[in-house]
Amino acid sequence: MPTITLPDSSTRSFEGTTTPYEIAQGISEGLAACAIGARINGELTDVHTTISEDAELKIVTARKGEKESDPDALLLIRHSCAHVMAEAIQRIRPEAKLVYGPALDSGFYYDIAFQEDNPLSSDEFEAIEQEMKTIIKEDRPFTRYELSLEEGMKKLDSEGSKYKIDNAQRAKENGSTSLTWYATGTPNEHWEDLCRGPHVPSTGNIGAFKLQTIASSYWHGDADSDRLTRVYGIAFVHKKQLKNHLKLLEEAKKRDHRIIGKKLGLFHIDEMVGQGLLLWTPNGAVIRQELQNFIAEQLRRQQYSQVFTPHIGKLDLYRTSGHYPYYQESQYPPLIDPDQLHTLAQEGCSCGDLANMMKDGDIEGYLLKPMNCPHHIRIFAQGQHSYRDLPIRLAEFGTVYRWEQSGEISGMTRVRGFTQDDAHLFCTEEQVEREIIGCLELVNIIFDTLGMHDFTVRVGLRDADSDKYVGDPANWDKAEAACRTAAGTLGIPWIEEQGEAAFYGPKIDFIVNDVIGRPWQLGTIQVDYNLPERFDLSYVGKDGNQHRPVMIHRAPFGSMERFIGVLIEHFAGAFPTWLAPDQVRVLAISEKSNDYADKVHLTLLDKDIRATIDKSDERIQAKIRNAAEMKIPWILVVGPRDAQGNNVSVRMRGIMDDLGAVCLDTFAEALSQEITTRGKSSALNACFPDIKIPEDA
RNA sequence: GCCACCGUAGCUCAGUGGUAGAGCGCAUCCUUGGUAAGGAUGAGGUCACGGGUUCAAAUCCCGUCGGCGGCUCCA
Repeated sequence: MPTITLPDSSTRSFEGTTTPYEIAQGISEGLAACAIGARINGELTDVHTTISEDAELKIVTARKGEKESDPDALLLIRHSCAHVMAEAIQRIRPEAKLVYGPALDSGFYYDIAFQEDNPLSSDEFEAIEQEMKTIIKEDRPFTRYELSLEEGMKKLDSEGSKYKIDNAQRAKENGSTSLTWYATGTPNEHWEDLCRGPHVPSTGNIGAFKLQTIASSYWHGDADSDRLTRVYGIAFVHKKQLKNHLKLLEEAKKRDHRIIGKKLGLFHIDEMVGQGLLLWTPNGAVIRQELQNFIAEQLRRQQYSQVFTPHIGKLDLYRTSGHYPYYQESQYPPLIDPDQLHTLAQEGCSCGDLANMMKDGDIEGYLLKPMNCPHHIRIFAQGQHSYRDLPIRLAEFGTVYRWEQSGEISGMTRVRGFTQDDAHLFCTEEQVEREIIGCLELVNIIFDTLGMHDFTVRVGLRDADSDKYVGDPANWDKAEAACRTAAGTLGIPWIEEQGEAAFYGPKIDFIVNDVIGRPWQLGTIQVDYNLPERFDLSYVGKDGNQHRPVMIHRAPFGSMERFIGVLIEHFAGAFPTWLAPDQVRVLAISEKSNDYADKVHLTLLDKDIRATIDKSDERIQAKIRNAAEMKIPWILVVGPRDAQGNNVSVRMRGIMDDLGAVCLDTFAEALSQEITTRGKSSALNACFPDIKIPEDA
C-alpha cells in the first residue's frame, strides 16, 4: 500500500499499485489532462509508470498558454519530438539508420547514419516537418514495452542495426536487466525505437517544433569511427513559446561579437594574414588598451613587476619546460636556421629525420612561444633569491601562438595568436593560499567593474585514475587544498571537477557563456609544482638551505581576444563610457554652428575624452541616427541656442529623448569623472539628477 | 583534422548555363535643417583563387584558400 508524498507535503495512500496519471486524476481532471510525465523520487518518468512503493511524486504538466514551461515538460516534449522526427525521416528515407536521439536544454537532436552517397540535406526539412505534423496530428500514444535482455537482443539482432545493438550492449554494461521500446502507437504495427524513455503520453502533446540545423558527429564521439548526421530541432508546449524562442535566437545573433565587431570596426581577420590571426582595428584597440591600463593599475596595487619578453625562444627552452615535444601538434612548426636546413637537405635528411633531430636536441631551432612561463622562469632564475624576496610576481601582456585545429577557429574566441594578461608568481609553499586569494580578488574586481556576474567558478582537480599528471601526490594534495580554501573565500558558489586540472597542477577557472550558449573559459589560476622542478628553481630559506619555490600561473582575463569577444556580447557593443572607442560625438545643427562645435570638441579632447565631431551636411536627425548606430554613449547636439549659453544639448545612449541642455564645462567635468572612476561616478546623475536610466538601457 | 553548407560592390544580400543586380555606405552637387535615415547625380565587381566540362560558366565538375554550423581537440 504505497503512500505518495506530493510537493506540498500532502500524502495519499493507495491499495496495490498506482500511477502518476491516476494520482493526477484523483486531484483533478484538469491536472490529469495536462499531465505529461512525473518525477518519482526525483527520477523523470512516464505518466503511466507504475508506483508500487512509497514515493515522493511531482506531476509534470504542460499547460498551453503559460509563458514558461516546467523544464521537465520541455525535456519530455523534446525527447518525444526527437522520436517523431526520426519516424518522419525514416518514412522519407527508409535507409536511414538511427543511432541516438536525446533531448537537450536547448532542444534535441538525433544522430542518424545515412548512405555516404546520399546524405540528408536541409532542403528536406520542409518535407520532414510536414510528415512530423501528420504524426503529431494523429495523436498516437507513446507505448512502452519491455523485453528481457535476451529477447531484446534477439529482436535487435534480427533487425540488424549495429547502432541499436551497440546501444543495448551499453545499457547491459550499465546494469540494465531489460530493454525497453517506445512505439508511437501500437507495438508491431507502428514505428518504434529502442529507448529508455520517458516520453509524453502521446504525439499530440508536442505543441510546437522546428527543425533547426544539420551537422555532423562521430559515433561515440570518436573521430575514427562512423560519421553520423546530426539533425537539430527544438520543441515547445505551444506555438507562442516557439515564436518567442526564435525571436530570442534572432536577438542573440545580433549580439554576436563577429557581427558587432565588424559593424563597430573593432577587429578584422584577414584571409591574407592567416586563419585565426586577429587584427585589432583602431576602435577595438582602444578597448583593449583601456582594459590593459585597468588591469595594469590593479597589478601595481598588488605589487606585481612588469616584464617584457620576446615572441620566440630556443627549442631547448621548451624541451626543458616540456612543451616541446609533448604539445608539438598544437604549436607552429619551429624556425630553423636556413643554412642548417640547406646543409641537412644536401645530406639527404628527410622531414621525419628532421623532426626527430629537433625532438632529441640534435639540432636547435626557435619556437613561437606557446606560453609565457618559460621566459618568466628564466627571469626568475637570474641571480639568487632569498625567502625575503618572495613572492615575486612577474606580469606581462604576453602574446602566444598555438596551432589550433582549423575547424575550431572562430571569431575572437578561438584564435591562433593571442595575448594573455599573464603573470607568474614565485612563492613559498606557505604563501600559495594567500597568493591564490590575491588572484581571486583581482578577478572579482575585474568582473565587478565590468558588471559580469554570470560566470561559473570551477576548481579543476586531478583524476586519481589518470597517469597524465606529474609530480608528488603530496604536493598535489596541498595544492588542491589551497585551491579549495581560496575558492571558499570567493563568497560565490563554485564547483569541483575531477580530471580538469592541468598536467602540472590544480587550477581555478572562470567560465562565461557567450550569446549562443557556448561556454568559454576565460580567467584561470593554476598552481604549479612541476616547472620549478624542471627548471631547478630555488630560493634560500630562513634556514640557509636551498628550497624549491611554487609557481602560480594566472590570467584573470585569459586572453585579451577571447575576453573582449565575450565582452562585446556581454555589452552587445554598447560599452560603458570608459571603454567606448568613441565616448562622445559632437553634432553641429548646421554649418553655422561648426565653430562652436569645434570649441566643444576641443574642450572634451582637453579633458582626455575620446570625442569625435560630425560636421557633415546631413540633417541633425541623420547625424543622431548614425551616432546611435555606432553605439556612442553620449551625443552632444549644438546649435546657436547652445552656443549663446555655452551649453550642450545632451543625449545618452539607451534614452530615446534629448535630456536637455547643460553647461559645457559642467558636462565635460562630470564625464571626465565618470571615465576616470570607470563608471563609479555617473555623469548622468551629476548633470541631470532627475533623470533615471531605464532598466533596459 | 573530419562532415555538411556557403563565398557576387566597402557592408547586407538577390541572381541556377546566354551582356552583372538591389538597399545601405562612398563621391559630387542641391539643401543650412533643433533631436533616430532630406533630395539629385555618379563612381564602384576578372562573381574567393586555380584547373576542367561547354559554342558559351558567377551558375556544372575537381582542387586550394577562407567563412559558418557541428564533431573531435584546447598546456
